[in-house]
Amino acid sequence: MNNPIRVRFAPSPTGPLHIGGVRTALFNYLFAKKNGGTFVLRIEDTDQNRYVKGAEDYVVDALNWCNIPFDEGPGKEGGFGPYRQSERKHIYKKHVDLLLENNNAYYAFDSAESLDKERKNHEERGKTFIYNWHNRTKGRLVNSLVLSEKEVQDKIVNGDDYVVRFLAPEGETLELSDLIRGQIKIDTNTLDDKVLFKSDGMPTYHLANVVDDYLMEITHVIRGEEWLPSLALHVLLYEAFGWGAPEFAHLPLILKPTGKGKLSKRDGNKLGFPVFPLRWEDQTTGSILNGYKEEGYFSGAVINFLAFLGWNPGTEQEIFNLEGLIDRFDLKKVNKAGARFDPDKIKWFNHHYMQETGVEALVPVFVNENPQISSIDPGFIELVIKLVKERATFPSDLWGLSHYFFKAPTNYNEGAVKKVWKDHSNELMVQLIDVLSAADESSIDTLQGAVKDWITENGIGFGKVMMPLRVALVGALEGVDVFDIMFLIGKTEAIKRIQSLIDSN
RNA sequence: GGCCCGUUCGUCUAUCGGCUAGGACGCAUGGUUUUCAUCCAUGUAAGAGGGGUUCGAUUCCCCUACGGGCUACCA
Repeated sequence: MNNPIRVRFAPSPTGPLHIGGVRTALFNYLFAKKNGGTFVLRIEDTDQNRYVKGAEDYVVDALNWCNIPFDEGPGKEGGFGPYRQSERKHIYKKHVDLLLENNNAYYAFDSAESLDKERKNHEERGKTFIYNWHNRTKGRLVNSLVLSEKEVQDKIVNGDDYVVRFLAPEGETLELSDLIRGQIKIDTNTLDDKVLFKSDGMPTYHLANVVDDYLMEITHVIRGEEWLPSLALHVLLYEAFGWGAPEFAHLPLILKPTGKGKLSKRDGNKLGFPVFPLRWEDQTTGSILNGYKEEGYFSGAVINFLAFLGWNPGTEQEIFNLEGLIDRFDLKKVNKAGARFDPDKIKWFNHHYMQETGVEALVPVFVNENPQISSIDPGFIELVIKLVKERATFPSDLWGLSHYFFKAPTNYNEGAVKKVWKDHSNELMVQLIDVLSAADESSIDTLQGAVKDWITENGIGFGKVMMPLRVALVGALEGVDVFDIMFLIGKTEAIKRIQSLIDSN
């Protein structure tokens, strides 16, 4: 029997989790659940400068809203904690020392400024500065590979800033393997000696990531494609520690709907669709960004849509709930190419999920969004929603589709009146009021029968009656079936509305 | 610039060498709705280009082009 599957989602709390992050979390979750494994949340907060308050809570809230909660993580101890990297500093220190002892890493004393200067210098000559075998011992750089042991010790004792860099091997060809991309060959001479340990005593992502994945017994690292370039480094680190590496799977990126590049946090407001799952209030600017939740999306629709960005089940079925996704999910079916985000498609999914949502569940949402109807009989509201629901993509569409059930039109669509109000209309509407007054409104059929009989018996023509009647009831040429409207609001209210239209013409 | 990954309708994608290249979104048209929307039907539209390999390439290989990512003491 193999080791139990363990995967992790490891966001950095530098702001609200965006939709690409949710997709990464989702694929991890699906893979874990599919294989009876454990889904771990780890907070990668090694960069103190970029730490944003509330971002960690946001991740947790977002995962919960999406119904893809983590099994283990901050606040859910599973024997592998702590789950915040800031609380694991001592662990990383210990491991860097190990690398230093084995000569897999070395101290570097170059200041950020001197390196910057070096980079600019190279750039001016059309070259790229890479801190590696090219130059690490050539004299311009200050590190423990060129300094004597005493000089190094003196500097450290003296309190000089230093970082620890990985000593990338020379002249090797690495054969990396990725579950989605297959074999990848890398020449180690193109690698640079990445900083593993920063001068502030914190590890960089690369070190912390590898150490934690190992200690947390992560079996599969499923992450975004932006990490593919550092895969070589990570594999080398596992080797340097003498550890077996986990399996890797690099997910294709989510691209902007139009234009160039990957979807970014700033695209949301600019392009008119949310890029966040939940509302986020920026503490420094005070600006508020709505998420999918606030915009009226169902989490099932968001998840369903996201699952199909870079993956498909190989059949023509597109509608899947979470269970269905878990059942069908397979990393082998994940695509390699980046996928453009399509706001129209996610709306289509939402329309579908809207239809699957029961009317009873929609009533409280509807009332909540429209306090002016809070005193109206829920039974009536339910009947209204039942009639208009199929036209709605979002719960918030409901009011625009049904307002005429709750209040008489206060003005009439000009074009509609022009199209519908003819010379004979006044007389017909007056007659219609008489017909309605005498009509039996105990059922929709009797009400409808009364009007239809009158029309056919007098050879009037349906359009001449129904069109102005609709304008009277709704205020425009739209809405559900005319008799459905009349029956629900009652003939007395209908007569009042017809009279109002007569009076205005 | 360097390194890496990728490339099928406008978009998301199916195709594990045999294709009249399938589905979905979008769009268009028609039907239903005596309105609008929904819904239904139909249509629209694709293998980046060039070389190989093969009886046969969308599928395998190479080159070019294009797209994307990375290139920080950020993750």
